[in-house]
Parts: sequence; C-alpha cells; structure tokens
Amino acid sequence: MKSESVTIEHVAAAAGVSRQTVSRVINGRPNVKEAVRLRVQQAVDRLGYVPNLSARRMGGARSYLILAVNDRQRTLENWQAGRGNDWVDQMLFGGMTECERNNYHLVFELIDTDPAKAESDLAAILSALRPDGVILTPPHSDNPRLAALLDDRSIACARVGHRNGVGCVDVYMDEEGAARAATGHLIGLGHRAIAFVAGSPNYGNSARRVAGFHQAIADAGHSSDAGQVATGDFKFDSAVAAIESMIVGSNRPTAIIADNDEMAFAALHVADRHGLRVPADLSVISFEDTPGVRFSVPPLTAIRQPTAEMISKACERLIAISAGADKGGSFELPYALIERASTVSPE
Amino acid sequence: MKSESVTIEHVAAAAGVSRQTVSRVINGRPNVKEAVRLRVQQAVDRLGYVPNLSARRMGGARSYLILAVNDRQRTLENWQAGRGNDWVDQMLFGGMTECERNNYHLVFELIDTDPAKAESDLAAILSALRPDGVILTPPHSDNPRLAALLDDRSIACARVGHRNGVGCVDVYMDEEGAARAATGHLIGLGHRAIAFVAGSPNYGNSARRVAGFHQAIADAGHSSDAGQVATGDFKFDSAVAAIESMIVGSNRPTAIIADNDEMAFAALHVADRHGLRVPADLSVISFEDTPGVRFSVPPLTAIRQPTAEMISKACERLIAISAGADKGGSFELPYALIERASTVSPE
DNA sequence: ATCACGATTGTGAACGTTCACAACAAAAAA
DNA sequence: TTTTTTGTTGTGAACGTTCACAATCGTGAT
Repeated sequence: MKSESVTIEHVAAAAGVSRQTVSRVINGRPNVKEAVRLRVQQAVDRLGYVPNLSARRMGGARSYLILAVNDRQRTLENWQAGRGNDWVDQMLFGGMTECERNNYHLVFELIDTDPAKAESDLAAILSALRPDGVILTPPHSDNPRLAALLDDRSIACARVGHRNGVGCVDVYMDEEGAARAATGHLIGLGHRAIAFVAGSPNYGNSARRVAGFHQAIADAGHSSDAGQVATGDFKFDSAVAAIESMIVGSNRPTAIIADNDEMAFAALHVADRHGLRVPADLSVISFEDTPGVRFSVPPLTAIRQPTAEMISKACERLIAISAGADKGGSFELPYALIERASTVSPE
Repeated sequence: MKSESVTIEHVAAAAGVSRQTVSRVINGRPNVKEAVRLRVQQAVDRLGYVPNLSARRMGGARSYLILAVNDRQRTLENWQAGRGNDWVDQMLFGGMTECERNNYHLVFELIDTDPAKAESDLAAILSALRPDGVILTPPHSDNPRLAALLDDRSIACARVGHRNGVGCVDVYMDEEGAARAATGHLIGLGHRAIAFVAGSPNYGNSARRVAGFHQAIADAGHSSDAGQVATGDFKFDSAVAAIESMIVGSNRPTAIIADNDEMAFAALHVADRHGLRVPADLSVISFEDTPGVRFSVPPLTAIRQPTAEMISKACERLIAISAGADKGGSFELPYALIERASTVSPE
C-alpha cells in the first residue's frame, strides 16, 4: 500500500480547524489561541506532517532554500584531478549546519567562469529553484552583474571575500593581517631572510597577503630585501620553479610562506631535493590549512581560513533577511595561525 | 526596476500559442507541428524562460531533483575534525555532473546514524523536497527501512555499496577483488610477509577485503601465516597501535595494506619511528586514495575507489527511472590499483 | 445592555505548471 | 464525397500552500 503524503488539510481535519489556522501554527504566527495551537501541534507531530516546499513557494512564501554558488571550472578541475576540495567541504559544513538549524536546505551549484555565461547560468538556476538567498564565492563574489541580477530579482545576496557590504551581506577574513601574523611569527623566531611564494598577482587576496608580508617586515624594522617575493600559480610545479630560483641565490631564505598548501608541499619537495632539513634549515608556513598538512612530514604550520564560519555567517544573515531583516552588512571573521612542526628558529 | 520573472504564459503569448503547447515543447512531447515547435523554442530562448521547478512539481510532474543522503555523524565528524571528506567531494563530482547533463539538480542532505531516527529524518526531507530519486550511501544503504520508505512513496532508490539490485539500483565495486589485486601486487614484487590493517570487522566492505587478502595469499600457495591481519578502527591512533604490535614480532611484515589512507599514514609514521625506510624496508598500500596520498613521502600506492562513477551511474539510472525506465539493476564499477612510490620488492 | 474594537478563525483566490479531456484540423480510408 | 482515423491545439481543473479579506467571537468601555 503506497501511502498518500499528508497535507495541511489532513492536519486541519485531524485538529478540527481550517487550513489557514494550521498554516499559522506551523509558521509561528501570532493570534492563535494557545489551546488551538497545542491541538494543531499535536496533530502535526502525530501525522508527521512536513510542509511541501514546492507548494509553499507557490503560495508566494519563502522557498526555504539557500543557494551556494561556486566556480564550475575551478571546482571541476580540482575534482577531476582527484585533488580534494577542502573549500567545498568547509562550505557545505558551515552552510548545511546553519541551514539545518533553521529548517532551510542548502543547494550547491556551479556556474561558468566567464562573467556573461556566469550571469545566464545563475539566471537559469534562479528561475528553476527560486532560492531565498544566494552565496557568491570567489571569483564570482567580485562580479557586479551577479549582484545586480540578484538585486533585480529581489533575492538576498551574500559575497565571500568581498568587503563592500552595501546591498549584500559581505563576509571575509583579514588577509593582510593574517600575512602579517605569519610573517611576524617567523620574525619572532629569529628569521631574517623570509620568502613569500605568491599564488597569483591578479587574485585580490594574494595581493593583500603580499602587502601584509611587506608590512610585517617593515614593522620589524628590517630592510625590504629581507623579504623576497616569488610568484607561482598556486600549482605544485610553479612553486617548485619559484622556490628553486630563490634557494640557489646568495641570500638563501631560512623561511618560506606559501600562498596555499600545494605550494607549501612544493617547498618540502625542493628542500628535500637540496638536502635541506625542514624545519631545521628551512621553516615553512602555508596559507590554507587543508587536511593534508597535518599528515605531511613535518606537519605544517599554517594560517587557517574561517571558510565554514564565513558561509555559516552568510547563511544566518540570508535567512534573517528573508525573515525581514535588513539586507547588507559586512562581517570580518577571524583567521588562526596554527603552529605545527614546520617552523622553528633558524640555526 | 525589479523584473517580473517570465512564466510559461509569457512565452505562450510571445509565440502566439497556448500554455499547453509551450509545455509540450519544453518537455519534448510529440504531436507539435515543427513550425510551431520552432516558434516556441525561439520565444523560450529570447525570453530566457526556465520552468519553475516548484510549479512543475505541483503540477504532478517530476521535481527534477535527486537527493543524495549521507550519514550525519560520520560526515560532520570528518568536517569538524578539519579532516577532508573526499567521499563527499567525489560524490558531488559524479552526481552534479550527471545531473547537470540532464537538467536535474543534486541536493545533498544528512540523516541520523540511528536507523529509526534516520527514517524520520529521511521522511521529513522527502516531504519537504519531493525528489525524483534518492541515493543512499553506507551505512544507510544497508538499512531496509529506508528502502521500504522510498518504495512506499514510490520514489526511485539507489544504494551505494549494496549488491541486491531488486527494486533499487545498486552500485558497488568489487572489494574482494581489489584486495586480491593489492595483495597480488605485493606478492608479485616478492613479498612473503604481508600484513593487513583492517578498519572494522562489522563494516561489510572491510570484511570483504580481508577475505580477498586471505584468498590472494592462498592463491599464491603461501602458508596462511604469511598474511597477518590486525584490526583498527580507521583512525590514525588505532592503526599506530596495531602496526607497532606487528612490527616488533619475529615475523616482521615487509609490506602493509591499510584499509584507509589515515591508517596508511600511520604506517608511515610507525616506520619512521622504528627507523624503517619506506618503501625499502616496508612497502605500503592504502585502500582509499584520497588526494593527500600523492603528496606524502613517499606517495602511496593505493586502490582507487570509483566513488564519482558510482554516484554518476546511480544518478543516470534514477533519472532514467523517473523518465519511465524499470527500477532496479545492479552495477559493478571498476576499481584501480594506482602504483606510486611506496611499493617495491623487499630487499 | 450596547457598542466598538481587537483577537481569533475561516473562505476564496492565487501562484505556475501539468493532466485529462475536448475541440478542431488534416489526412487517410471508404 | 463522406466517413474514419490520426495529428494538433486549446481549456478547465488540480496540485498544496499562503495571502487578502471577511466573519465571528470576546472583552472592556460607554
């Protein structure tokens, strides 16, 4: 016997009230007599009634859906390469737990890298799903057309790694401060020659970190050539090349800060190849802290990004907005410097 | 100017036909004159019309949603610990790409470990979302109540790691064969004393692998004490203890097969502590192949599980079923033995 | 008692789609 | 030609919920 699904009418009949009263109860609306509210609530529990989201949405109410959008190329490339995608994991972690807390559902979708294609991709998903709020992640958080599209459709918007905060909820971390902290940590250990392996000059956060790096060196009163910067492209091979070129020079760095874990692993690899011990001869800090770094030899000191917290915050605000709160707002979430075995004082 | 969203009526008006004709065109139904079909299609494209899923669902049609269900405790624990979750990544990879190909959307949700709670969790999600198909992953793929619930609601069901195939689509890999392959690889290299570090005796796949391990040893004509088995719990510490106990014995293994990557890393750790070189003194194979293993020192030989492929296959079948195909079917997907630097002939 | 007002409850319409069926047109058969 | 069949198009109803508004019930003030 296939079971019919239980609708609001069934509950209404069971509780001896009208649809609308049941609706009021399940939505926590005021002006329902306590006795009635109780009776309805019991009927709901007894029948295991859960409102049908599609119907709710049709009724002109919220969809109880938050959409999280990632870049398709970047994400697929990571997956295809069998590389993990800690970003996605942490995003889901923060998003799903917060959504679940509010009886919302998180839907994760990919959109094209090309700005125009991204816009039509997003438009299609919006039309199909009608989410209450959308979370844009880099690089799409910097695409003004997407924010405009959402505004046009009156859908709440949150951007990760963007810092404006007008019209959209913006969540981000202090990249520059984190770079200062990482650099300061090495300086505090006594390092003088420190190298930064940057990911990409036209990736905003990378530039901010380089700025923080330079600033920390200046703050310590060291000459600017104490801090050399080499540029890779976030990939292993690019970092190997960048690091090799620095390590053979006369002013060999005693410490390296890498813009992500893969490049930090490259530092380990290069050190091994040149007979340098980590951390005795070369300290290494990474700027990503994916799970692998605690199993490497040695485990890496790293800046932990508050990915889950940023998404969680974004969800919280988006849900609040669809419940009537003001849109907009800017939230800086704290990074952490996790000290592991890859950083010690130079010999 | 906030834009109204474009509905099927707008398209109908633009093309000079009725709702229903537009509906027929977008659903690829027969019996529409070619000229009309073309005119409608153009209107759809021009207006950027995308059907509203909620309304579609309300109209009694498909929801174009596939639900993938994971275990809440296990998943959150991984995320919380900052461990990655390659399983989730690969699942999304396989699921999203296949869904996207068919204009479906993948929704990922967590349900409780406790079987009864799992059932009510799933029931609630089903009522809210009304997916066309559901993918159950271990340990929930073995819970008959969940399959029954889905059958009861006439929702197509796919199970990962289950092998029955009646009423549900089952996708799995040959765990026993994979264990035989891993063991055979080591035997082929000349190893005689091989150890298997099992994850958990009451985890079905773990038991199957142990069986395959023993069988490979028997097939090679070696005495059964050539293959010792120690049991951990998939965690680093448990494996350290298990491996230490074997390594100090008189019959020191020259190769270890670990039931997952974390325990394989433990083997690396123990070897290092006892002054054993990997792979010269100890070969190591893992049974998971998460991204980290290629960055470890040395990179690990591993059995790669076809996670993405299994989920992709499941989606494909589920979508076919909601388009009218028969439910059920059993699909074995191929594992792969990836040879890296952690396995060589014993000295 | 009567009135007015706020609190509580119920009713019809609407959301955007598909389904079932009716209407019409064209082609094939008589 | 007339009839039958087949193909094409349109119309009203339905899905399950919420919204807007109407109806009823109390309660305190007059």
